[in-house]
Amino acid sequence: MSTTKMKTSARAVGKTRASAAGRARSAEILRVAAKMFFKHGYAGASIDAIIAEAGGSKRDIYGEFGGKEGLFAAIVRDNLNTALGTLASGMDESKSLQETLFDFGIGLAEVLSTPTGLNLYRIIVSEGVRFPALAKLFYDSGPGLVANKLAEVLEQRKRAKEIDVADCHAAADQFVGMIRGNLHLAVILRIRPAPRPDELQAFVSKAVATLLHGIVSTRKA
Amino acid sequence: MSTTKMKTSARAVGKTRASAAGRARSAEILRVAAKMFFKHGYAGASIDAIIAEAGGSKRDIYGEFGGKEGLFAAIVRDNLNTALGTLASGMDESKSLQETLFDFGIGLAEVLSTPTGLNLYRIIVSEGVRFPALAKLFYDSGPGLVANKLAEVLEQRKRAKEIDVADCHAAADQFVGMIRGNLHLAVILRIRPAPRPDELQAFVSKAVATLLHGIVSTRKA
DNA sequence: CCCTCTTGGTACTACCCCGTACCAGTGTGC
DNA sequence: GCACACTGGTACGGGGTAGTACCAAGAGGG
Repeated sequence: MSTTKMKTSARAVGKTRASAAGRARSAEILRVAAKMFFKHGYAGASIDAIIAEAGGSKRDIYGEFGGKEGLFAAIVRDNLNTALGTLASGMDESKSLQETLFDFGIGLAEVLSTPTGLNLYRIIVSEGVRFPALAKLFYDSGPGLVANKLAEVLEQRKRAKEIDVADCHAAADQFVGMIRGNLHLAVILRIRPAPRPDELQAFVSKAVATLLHGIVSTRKA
Repeated sequence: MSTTKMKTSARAVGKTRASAAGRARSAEILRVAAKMFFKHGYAGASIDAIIAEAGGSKRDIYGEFGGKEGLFAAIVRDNLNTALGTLASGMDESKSLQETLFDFGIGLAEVLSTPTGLNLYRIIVSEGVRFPALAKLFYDSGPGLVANKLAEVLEQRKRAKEIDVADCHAAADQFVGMIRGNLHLAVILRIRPAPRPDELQAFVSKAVATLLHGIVSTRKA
């Protein structure tokens, strides 16, 4: 792509915006609409209220996103990308398994504690049934992908005889489940505030210890 | 108050129902309303639609439950009680720790896989922010209580030197998290069907193994 | 200077919903 | 046979929403 512009014919269809002002407007709509959808839910959010706060006209929404459903889908995809972006840091082969798990768990727990992560989880659980494609996208590129990546790491360590477990994928799911446990649920339900960094580190550290050694044997190293 | 009856003047206020037909009507309203709320969400469920299917008049709802919010609260409490009822089976002291954990995990996983459990979880995550009292009730008598009971069991076993872990409550949360992990999320999102009994048993069995011995050491017993 | 295209803003249509009020039919105690 | 409370059903008022249509103002090229 020499230029960032799309085909000019696309404008005739009214699907995309070309002008800089149009792109800025779209971004503002996405920002305000996300706030509304996350705060009031899909049914409770109102197109009129979104436009009243974001400025512009309803045509900006219906031309760019096709309607309320399209706007909702765009918001889910957008926030999913921002959440996954902060999680993208790769695996370091040189680190010990304990360190690797700790870093992995911290990254996951941080994303889950983010306002974006919390809101996304809430809205997907709420509306996933009515938007199966979005639910699958969320799962496959979120919790499912994370577990798959962790399972690969565990497989490597298993081949290196560092660990001895039959089902690495189950173990990965177990670790993800420990991180997204009652603490996460309590934060989701606003029963307690999001954990401080030191709380998070202690929490993840305990999860790593249990995953590695369990609660029966005395810690070895 | 010598008898268990409430003041007869209560009927004048229109708060309670006395007749058998009234109680049957209330039960039917609860049943249909639960279906509607679970299917369409709080905002999407309509009082008119509920009455159209349950029969009777809107006055039956406004007299008995006070309004839409009261009806919703009644439904959450009702379904929470049914879900907890199936979970109430007590701890058996004579069983081994492994057996105890397995039974515990199976009970929890079964409740979570129930339509009632799935719907309740979904609706509480959706609407918990708007109904803080219900969210707290759900957490305290559901996931929170379960974790507390399990933590007590672990404390006993710790005093008996069966296990060696610093934070029993964290370990209980970890186990609950493993049970309510990606599998549960996938079922919630309708990405996969509820697990069959044999799948559930294998799943819980692996979680018990990891909790007890971790993935590093070779299984000992 | 004029014309056209874009865009912000508003009006409108056709619904839907909560909560209350009213009306007609029914069964029961007397 | 009768008065009465109860109940099912319907109508209404006030408000709100999604989506479409329309209008007026401004920008920019010729």
